[in-house]
Amino acid sequence: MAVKTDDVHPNTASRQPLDRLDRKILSTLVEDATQSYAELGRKVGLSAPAVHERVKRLKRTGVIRKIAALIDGEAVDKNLLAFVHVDTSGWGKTPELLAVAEHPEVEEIHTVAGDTCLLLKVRARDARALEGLLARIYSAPGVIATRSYVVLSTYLERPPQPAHSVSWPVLEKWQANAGVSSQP
Amino acid sequence: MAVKTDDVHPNTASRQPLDRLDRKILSTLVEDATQSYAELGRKVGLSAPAVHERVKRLKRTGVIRKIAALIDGEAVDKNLLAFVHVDTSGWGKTPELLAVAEHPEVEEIHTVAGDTCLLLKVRARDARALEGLLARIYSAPGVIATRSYVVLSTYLERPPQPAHSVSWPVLEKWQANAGVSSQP
DNA sequence: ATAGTGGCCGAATGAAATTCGGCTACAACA
DNA sequence: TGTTGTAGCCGAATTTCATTCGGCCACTAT
Repeated sequence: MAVKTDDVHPNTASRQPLDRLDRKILSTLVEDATQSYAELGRKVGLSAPAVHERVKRLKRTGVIRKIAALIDGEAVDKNLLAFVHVDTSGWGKTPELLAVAEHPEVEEIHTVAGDTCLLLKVRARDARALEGLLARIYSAPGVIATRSYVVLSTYLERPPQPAHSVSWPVLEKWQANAGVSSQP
Repeated sequence: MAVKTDDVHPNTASRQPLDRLDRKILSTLVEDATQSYAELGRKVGLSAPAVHERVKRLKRTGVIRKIAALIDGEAVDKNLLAFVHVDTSGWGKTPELLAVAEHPEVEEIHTVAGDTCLLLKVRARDARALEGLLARIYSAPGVIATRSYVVLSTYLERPPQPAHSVSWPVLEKWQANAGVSSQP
Protein backbone atom coordinates (compact mmCIF):
# COMPACT_ATOMS: atom_id res chain seq x y z
CA MET A 1 0.00 0.00 0.00
CA ALA A 2 1.69 3.12 -1.13
CA VAL A 3 -1.04 5.64 -0.64
CA LYS A 4 1.25 8.55 -1.23
CA THR A 5 0.79 11.23 1.36
CA ASP A 6 1.85 13.92 -1.08
CA ASP A 7 -1.65 14.57 -2.26
CA VAL A 8 -3.20 14.71 1.19
CA HIS A 9 -4.60 18.21 1.26
CA PRO A 10 -7.63 18.42 3.52
CA ASN A 11 -10.22 19.75 1.13
CA THR A 12 -12.58 19.37 4.01
CA ALA A 13 -15.14 21.38 2.14
CA SER A 14 -15.98 18.93 -0.64
CA ARG A 15 -16.73 16.05 1.67
CA GLN A 16 -19.28 13.51 0.63
CA PRO A 17 -21.08 11.35 3.16
CA LEU A 18 -19.18 8.12 3.63
CA ASP A 19 -20.96 4.99 2.49
CA ARG A 20 -20.58 1.56 3.98
CA LEU A 21 -17.67 0.66 1.72
CA ASP A 22 -15.76 3.77 2.72
CA ARG A 23 -16.20 2.90 6.37
CA LYS A 24 -15.07 -0.64 5.79
CA ILE A 25 -12.00 0.62 3.97
CA LEU A 26 -11.24 3.01 6.81
CA SER A 27 -11.67 0.34 9.45
CA THR A 28 -9.28 -1.87 7.61
CA LEU A 29 -6.68 0.81 6.99
CA VAL A 30 -6.78 1.96 10.60
CA GLU A 31 -5.85 -1.55 11.61
CA ASP A 32 -3.17 -2.02 8.99
CA ALA A 33 -2.21 0.32 6.19
CA THR A 34 0.37 -2.00 4.67
CA GLN A 35 -1.90 -4.38 2.84
CA SER A 36 -2.11 -4.30 -0.91
CA TYR A 37 -5.03 -2.76 -2.75
CA ALA A 38 -5.87 -6.18 -4.08
CA GLU A 39 -6.13 -7.56 -0.57
CA LEU A 40 -8.09 -4.55 0.60
CA GLY A 41 -10.40 -4.91 -2.38
CA ARG A 42 -11.05 -8.53 -1.57
CA LYS A 43 -12.05 -7.61 1.98
CA VAL A 44 -14.50 -4.92 0.97
CA GLY A 45 -15.68 -6.48 -2.27
CA LEU A 46 -14.12 -4.22 -4.88
CA SER A 47 -11.35 -4.39 -7.45
CA ALA A 48 -7.93 -2.97 -6.71
CA PRO A 49 -8.32 0.12 -8.90
CA ALA A 50 -11.72 0.83 -7.34
CA VAL A 51 -10.42 0.87 -3.77
CA HIS A 52 -7.44 2.80 -4.97
CA GLU A 53 -9.75 5.48 -6.29
CA ARG A 54 -11.73 5.57 -3.06
CA VAL A 55 -8.66 5.78 -0.88
CA LYS A 56 -7.37 8.64 -3.00
CA ARG A 57 -10.63 10.45 -2.44
CA LEU A 58 -10.58 9.78 1.29
CA LYS A 59 -7.11 11.28 1.44
CA ARG A 60 -7.97 14.22 -0.75
CA THR A 61 -10.91 15.15 1.43
CA GLY A 62 -8.87 14.80 4.60
CA VAL A 63 -10.77 11.87 6.05
CA ILE A 64 -7.45 10.06 6.01
CA ARG A 65 -5.04 12.57 7.49
CA LYS A 66 -1.90 10.55 6.98
CA ILE A 67 -0.42 7.11 6.82
CA ALA A 68 1.99 6.86 9.70
CA ALA A 69 4.02 4.50 11.81
CA LEU A 70 2.66 4.21 15.33
CA ILE A 71 5.54 3.73 17.71
CA ASP A 72 5.88 2.54 21.26
CA GLY A 73 6.58 5.60 23.37
CA GLU A 74 8.47 3.63 25.99
CA ALA A 75 10.81 2.31 23.33
CA VAL A 76 12.01 5.80 22.49
CA ASP A 77 12.77 7.13 25.95
CA LYS A 78 9.33 8.47 26.68
CA ASN A 79 8.48 6.70 29.89
CA LEU A 80 6.27 9.29 31.51
CA LEU A 81 2.77 9.99 30.30
CA ALA A 82 0.71 12.69 31.97
CA PHE A 83 -2.37 14.78 31.50
CA VAL A 84 -2.01 18.37 32.60
CA HIS A 85 -4.93 20.64 33.41
CA VAL A 86 -4.13 24.33 33.15
CA ASP A 87 -6.18 27.05 34.82
CA THR A 88 -5.81 30.58 33.57
CA SER A 89 -7.23 33.88 34.65
CA GLY A 90 -8.31 35.10 31.24
CA TRP A 91 -9.35 32.91 28.39
CA GLY A 92 -6.15 30.98 28.15
CA LYS A 93 -5.50 30.91 24.46
CA THR A 94 -2.47 33.14 24.61
CA PRO A 95 0.33 32.57 22.13
CA GLU A 96 2.78 32.15 25.01
CA LEU A 97 0.79 29.28 26.41
CA LEU A 98 0.00 27.61 23.12
CA ALA A 99 3.65 27.76 22.21
CA VAL A 100 4.18 24.66 24.31
CA ALA A 101 3.05 22.88 21.16
CA GLU A 102 6.61 23.32 19.96
CA HIS A 103 7.77 20.79 22.50
CA PRO A 104 7.59 17.35 20.96
CA GLU A 105 6.65 16.02 24.38
CA VAL A 106 3.27 17.72 24.10
CA GLU A 107 1.02 15.44 22.09
CA GLU A 108 -2.32 17.12 22.57
CA ILE A 109 -3.71 20.52 23.47
CA HIS A 110 -7.42 21.05 23.97
CA THR A 111 -9.65 23.68 25.45
CA VAL A 112 -12.30 22.01 27.55
CA ALA A 113 -15.54 22.76 29.29
CA GLY A 114 -15.29 22.01 32.98
CA ASP A 115 -13.41 23.42 35.91
CA THR A 116 -10.30 24.01 33.89
CA CYS A 117 -9.37 25.80 30.68
CA LEU A 118 -6.71 23.87 28.91
CA LEU A 119 -5.92 20.19 28.89
CA LEU A 120 -2.59 18.82 27.68
CA LYS A 121 -1.36 15.34 27.03
CA VAL A 122 2.37 15.08 27.62
CA ARG A 123 4.73 12.19 26.99
CA ALA A 124 8.17 12.93 28.38
CA ARG A 125 11.37 11.17 29.26
CA ASP A 126 10.92 11.46 33.01
CA ALA A 127 9.56 13.59 35.82
CA ARG A 128 12.30 16.14 35.35
CA ALA A 129 11.31 16.72 31.77
CA LEU A 130 7.71 17.18 32.84
CA GLU A 131 8.84 19.64 35.47
CA GLY A 132 10.62 21.69 32.86
CA LEU A 133 7.52 21.80 30.77
CA LEU A 134 5.39 22.84 33.73
CA ALA A 135 7.86 25.60 34.46
CA ARG A 136 7.40 26.89 30.97
CA ILE A 137 3.65 26.69 31.31
CA TYR A 138 3.71 28.66 34.55
CA SER A 139 5.86 31.29 32.94
CA ALA A 140 3.06 32.10 30.54
CA PRO A 141 1.01 35.13 31.63
CA GLY A 142 -2.36 34.39 33.17
CA VAL A 143 -1.62 30.86 34.32
CA ILE A 144 -3.07 30.37 37.78
CA ALA A 145 -2.56 26.70 38.45
CA THR A 146 -1.91 23.33 36.90
CA ARG A 147 -2.93 19.86 37.98
CA SER A 148 -0.97 16.94 36.58
CA TYR A 149 -2.31 13.44 36.36
CA VAL A 150 0.61 11.10 35.92
CA VAL A 151 -0.29 7.86 34.23
CA LEU A 152 0.58 4.78 36.24
CA SER A 153 -0.34 2.26 33.61
CA THR A 154 -2.12 2.36 30.30
CA TYR A 155 -4.72 -0.26 29.54
CA LEU A 156 -5.91 0.95 26.20
CA GLU A 157 -4.53 3.42 23.71
CA ARG A 158 -5.66 3.47 20.13
CA PRO A 159 -6.22 6.03 17.41
CA PRO A 160 -9.68 7.18 16.35
CA GLN A 161 -11.80 4.50 14.73
CA PRO A 162 -14.71 4.82 12.35
CA ALA A 163 -17.99 3.79 13.92
CA HIS A 164 -18.54 0.04 14.19
CA SER A 165 -14.89 -0.71 13.69
CA VAL A 166 -13.22 -3.80 14.99
CA SER A 167 -11.49 -3.14 18.26
CA TRP A 168 -7.87 -2.68 19.05
CA PRO A 169 -6.46 -5.53 21.06
CA VAL A 170 -6.42 -4.65 24.71
CA LEU A 171 -2.85 -4.45 25.92
CA GLU A 172 -1.46 -7.66 27.31
CA LYS A 173 -0.52 -6.27 30.68
CA TRP A 174 -4.08 -5.12 31.04
CA GLN A 175 -5.43 -8.56 30.34
CA ALA A 176 -2.87 -10.08 32.66
CA ASN A 177 -3.71 -7.69 35.47
CA ALA A 178 -7.44 -7.51 35.20
CA GLY A 179 -8.51 -10.52 33.17
CA VAL A 180 -10.97 -8.47 31.14
CA SER A 181 -13.06 -10.46 28.71
CA SER A 182 -12.86 -9.69 25.04
CA GLN A 183 -16.48 -9.31 23.96
CA PRO A 184 -19.39 -7.30 25.41
CA MET B 1 6.41 1.34 1.77
CA ALA B 2 4.86 -2.00 2.37
CA VAL B 3 6.22 -2.81 5.77
CA LYS B 4 3.94 -5.76 6.22
CA THR B 5 2.31 -5.71 9.60
CA ASP B 6 2.04 -9.49 9.65
CA ASP B 7 5.36 -9.91 11.33
CA VAL B 8 4.78 -7.30 14.00
CA HIS B 9 5.05 -9.35 17.16
CA PRO B 10 6.28 -7.21 20.02
CA ASN B 11 9.30 -9.18 21.11
CA THR B 12 9.83 -6.38 23.55
CA ALA B 13 12.41 -8.44 25.32
CA SER B 14 15.11 -8.53 22.67
CA ARG B 15 15.25 -4.78 22.27
CA GLN B 16 18.53 -3.19 21.36
CA PRO B 17 19.23 0.44 22.11
CA LEU B 18 18.22 2.57 19.14
CA ASP B 19 21.03 4.32 17.37
CA ARG B 20 20.79 7.62 15.59
CA LEU B 21 19.80 6.03 12.31
CA ASP B 22 16.94 4.16 13.92
CA ARG B 23 15.62 7.36 15.41
CA LYS B 24 15.88 9.15 12.12
CA ILE B 25 13.99 6.35 10.43
CA LEU B 26 11.32 6.48 13.10
CA SER B 27 10.96 10.24 12.86
CA THR B 28 10.50 9.95 9.15
CA LEU B 29 8.02 7.10 9.29
CA VAL B 30 5.96 8.81 11.96
CA GLU B 31 5.54 11.71 9.59
CA ASP B 32 4.80 9.63 6.53
CA ALA B 33 4.92 5.88 6.16
CA THR B 34 4.16 5.85 2.45
CA GLN B 35 7.56 6.76 1.12
CA SER B 36 9.65 4.14 -0.63
CA TYR B 37 12.59 2.47 1.01
CA ALA B 38 14.82 4.08 -1.57
CA GLU B 39 13.58 7.53 -0.57
CA LEU B 40 13.85 6.69 3.10
CA GLY B 41 17.34 5.37 2.56
CA ARG B 42 18.38 8.57 0.85
CA LYS B 43 17.18 10.62 3.80
CA VAL B 44 19.02 8.61 6.42
CA GLY B 45 22.02 7.70 4.33
CA LEU B 46 21.51 4.00 3.71
CA SER B 47 20.59 1.74 0.83
CA ALA B 48 17.05 0.52 0.39
CA PRO B 49 17.70 -3.04 1.57
CA ALA B 50 19.52 -1.70 4.62
CA VAL B 51 16.63 0.45 5.81
CA HIS B 52 14.30 -2.39 4.96
CA GLU B 53 16.22 -4.60 7.32
CA ARG B 54 16.17 -2.00 10.07
CA VAL B 55 12.47 -1.32 9.72
CA LYS B 56 11.78 -5.04 9.92
CA ARG B 57 13.74 -5.17 13.14
CA LEU B 58 11.92 -2.15 14.56
CA LYS B 59 8.65 -3.86 13.85
CA ARG B 60 9.75 -7.19 15.19
CA THR B 61 10.82 -5.65 18.48
CA GLY B 62 7.60 -3.68 18.78
CA VAL B 63 9.15 -0.24 18.52
CA ILE B 64 6.90 0.23 15.51
CA ARG B 65 3.54 -1.04 16.72
CA LYS B 66 1.76 -0.74 13.40
CA ILE B 67 1.51 1.19 10.18
CA ALA B 68 -1.92 2.74 10.20
CA ALA B 69 -4.13 5.30 8.57
CA LEU B 70 -4.83 8.24 10.86
CA ILE B 71 -8.32 9.49 10.23
CA ASP B 72 -10.19 12.66 11.04
CA GLY B 73 -12.59 11.78 13.84
CA GLU B 74 -15.05 14.46 12.84
CA ALA B 75 -15.26 13.00 9.36
CA VAL B 76 -16.62 9.72 10.68
CA ASP B 77 -19.38 10.97 12.92
CA LYS B 78 -17.28 11.38 16.01
CA ASN B 79 -17.86 15.01 16.86
CA LEU B 80 -17.54 14.85 20.61
CA LEU B 81 -14.22 14.38 22.34
CA ALA B 82 -14.10 14.16 26.10
CA PHE B 83 -11.82 13.12 28.93
CA VAL B 84 -13.57 11.29 31.74
CA HIS B 85 -12.17 10.98 35.23
CA VAL B 86 -13.57 8.04 37.18
CA ASP B 87 -13.44 7.79 40.95
CA THR B 88 -13.93 4.41 42.53
CA SER B 89 -14.15 3.19 46.08
CA GLY B 90 -11.75 0.28 45.76
CA TRP B 91 -8.86 0.09 43.37
CA GLY B 92 -10.87 0.54 40.23
CA LYS B 93 -9.42 -2.09 37.96
CA THR B 94 -12.49 -4.27 37.97
CA PRO B 95 -13.32 -6.25 34.84
CA GLU B 96 -16.73 -4.59 34.71
CA LEU B 97 -15.16 -1.17 34.53
CA LEU B 98 -12.39 -2.06 32.17
CA ALA B 99 -14.91 -3.67 29.86
CA VAL B 100 -15.72 -0.21 28.54
CA ALA B 101 -12.69 -0.86 26.35
CA GLU B 102 -15.04 -2.81 24.14
CA HIS B 103 -16.74 0.40 23.08
CA PRO B 104 -14.95 1.76 20.04
CA GLU B 105 -15.68 5.24 21.38
CA VAL B 106 -13.19 4.69 24.17
CA GLU B 107 -9.75 5.45 22.82
CA GLU B 108 -7.70 5.41 25.97
CA ILE B 109 -7.85 3.99 29.48
CA HIS B 110 -5.23 4.86 32.05
CA THR B 111 -4.85 4.59 35.77
CA VAL B 112 -3.41 7.81 37.11
CA ALA B 113 -1.87 9.24 40.22
CA GLY B 114 -3.84 12.21 41.44
CA ASP B 115 -7.27 12.79 42.88
CA THR B 116 -8.87 10.24 40.62
CA CYS B 117 -8.35 6.59 39.74
CA LEU B 118 -9.12 6.10 36.09
CA LEU B 119 -8.85 8.44 33.17
CA LEU B 120 -10.59 7.76 29.86
CA LYS B 121 -10.41 9.46 26.50
CA VAL B 122 -13.69 9.12 24.65
CA ARG B 123 -14.59 10.13 21.11
CA ALA B 124 -18.30 9.74 20.51
CA ARG B 125 -20.95 10.77 18.05
CA ASP B 126 -22.65 13.24 20.36
CA ALA B 127 -23.53 14.01 23.95
CA ARG B 128 -26.13 11.27 23.99
CA ALA B 129 -23.55 8.67 23.10
CA LEU B 130 -21.31 9.95 25.87
CA GLU B 131 -24.23 9.77 28.28
CA GLY B 132 -24.78 6.14 27.40
CA LEU B 133 -21.17 5.38 28.07
CA LEU B 134 -21.26 7.20 31.39
CA ALA B 135 -24.30 5.18 32.32
CA ARG B 136 -22.39 2.01 31.69
CA ILE B 137 -19.47 3.28 33.73
CA TYR B 138 -21.72 4.13 36.65
CA SER B 139 -23.24 0.69 36.50
CA ALA B 140 -19.88 -0.83 37.32
CA PRO B 141 -19.52 -1.71 41.00
CA GLY B 142 -17.44 0.67 43.08
CA VAL B 143 -17.80 3.72 40.87
CA ILE B 144 -18.35 6.75 43.06
CA ALA B 145 -18.22 9.63 40.63
CA THR B 146 -17.12 10.76 37.20
CA ARG B 147 -16.03 14.13 35.94
CA SER B 148 -16.19 14.74 32.23
CA TYR B 149 -14.14 17.34 30.44
CA VAL B 150 -15.72 17.95 27.07
CA VAL B 151 -13.31 19.26 24.49
CA LEU B 152 -14.34 22.55 22.95
CA SER B 153 -11.59 22.72 20.39
CA THR B 154 -8.41 20.84 19.74
CA TYR B 155 -5.26 22.75 18.97
CA LEU B 156 -2.83 19.92 18.73
CA GLU B 157 -3.24 16.19 18.41
CA ARG B 158 -0.42 14.00 17.22
CA PRO B 159 0.87 10.51 17.87
CA PRO B 160 3.98 9.82 19.95
CA GLN B 161 7.21 11.06 18.43
CA PRO B 162 10.75 9.90 18.96
CA ALA B 163 12.85 12.43 20.81
CA HIS B 164 14.11 15.33 18.66
CA SER B 165 11.58 14.65 15.96
CA VAL B 166 10.25 17.34 13.68
CA SER B 167 6.95 18.67 14.87
CA TRP B 168 3.47 17.98 13.65
CA PRO B 169 1.95 21.01 11.99
CA VAL B 170 -0.27 22.86 14.39
CA LEU B 171 -3.87 22.68 13.24
CA GLU B 172 -4.96 25.53 11.04
CA LYS B 173 -7.85 26.64 13.22
CA TRP B 174 -5.42 26.95 16.08
CA GLN B 175 -3.11 29.14 14.10
CA ALA B 176 -6.02 31.20 12.87
CA ASN B 177 -7.42 31.67 16.38
CA ALA B 178 -4.29 32.23 18.32
CA GLY B 179 -1.61 33.22 15.86
CA VAL B 180 0.94 30.96 17.50
CA SER B 181 4.40 31.22 16.09
CA SER B 182 6.05 28.18 14.68
CA GLN B 183 9.43 28.02 16.35
CA PRO B 184 10.52 28.33 20.00
C1' DA C 1 -35.34 8.94 -25.56
C1' DT C 2 -30.68 10.42 -24.87
C1' DA C 3 -26.54 12.62 -23.68
C1' DG C 4 -23.80 13.10 -19.58
C1' DT C 5 -21.69 11.35 -15.45
C1' DG C 6 -19.88 8.50 -11.70
C1' DG C 7 -18.13 4.36 -10.48
C1' DC C 8 -16.66 -0.02 -11.60
C1' DC C 9 -13.84 -3.64 -14.06
C1' DG C 10 -9.71 -6.12 -16.62
C1' DA C 11 -5.53 -5.60 -18.72
C1' DA C 12 -1.05 -3.29 -19.25
C1' DT C 13 2.88 -0.75 -17.56
C1' DG C 14 6.11 0.94 -14.61
C1' DA C 15 7.86 1.30 -9.93
C1' DA C 16 8.82 -0.60 -5.65
C1' DA C 17 9.34 -4.40 -2.19
C1' DT C 18 11.88 -8.25 -1.24
C1' DT C 19 15.48 -11.66 -1.91
C1' DC C 20 20.18 -13.07 -2.66
C1' DG C 21 25.18 -13.39 -2.75
C1' DG C 22 29.09 -11.25 -1.51
C1' DC C 23 31.89 -7.73 0.95
C1' DT C 24 33.82 -5.13 5.05
C1' DA C 25 34.55 -4.13 9.79
C1' DC C 26 34.60 -5.47 14.22
C1' DA C 27 34.72 -8.74 18.24
C1' DA C 28 35.63 -12.98 20.59
C1' DC C 29 38.89 -16.23 21.14
C1' DA C 30 42.80 -19.31 20.69
C1' DT D 1 48.66 -11.76 17.09
C1' DG D 2 46.26 -14.47 13.88
C1' DT D 3 41.63 -16.45 13.02
C1' DT D 4 37.01 -17.39 12.95
C1' DG D 5 32.40 -15.75 13.41
C1' DT D 6 29.03 -12.32 12.92
C1' DA D 7 26.40 -8.06 12.09
C1' DG D 8 25.36 -4.88 8.85
C1' DC D 9 25.90 -3.02 4.50
C1' DC D 10 25.74 -2.90 -0.69
C1' DG D 11 24.34 -3.88 -5.89
C1' DA D 12 21.89 -6.72 -8.78
C1' DA D 13 17.95 -9.73 -9.79
C1' DT D 14 13.22 -11.12 -9.16
C1' DT D 15 8.57 -10.70 -8.06
C1' DT D 16 4.87 -8.29 -6.39
C1' DC D 17 2.20 -4.30 -6.43
C1' DA D 18 0.66 0.57 -7.38
C1' DT D 19 -1.06 3.14 -10.95
C1' DT D 20 -2.86 4.14 -15.50
C1' DC D 21 -5.93 3.37 -19.34
C1' DG D 22 -9.88 2.19 -22.08
C1' DG D 23 -14.28 0.50 -21.96
C1' DC D 24 -18.74 -0.84 -19.73
C1' DC D 25 -22.92 -0.28 -16.93
C1' DA D 26 -26.38 2.24 -14.25
C1' DC D 27 -28.41 6.28 -13.07
C1' DT D 28 -29.84 11.24 -13.78
C1' DA D 29 -31.38 15.19 -15.93
C1' DT D 30 -32.44 17.47 -19.94
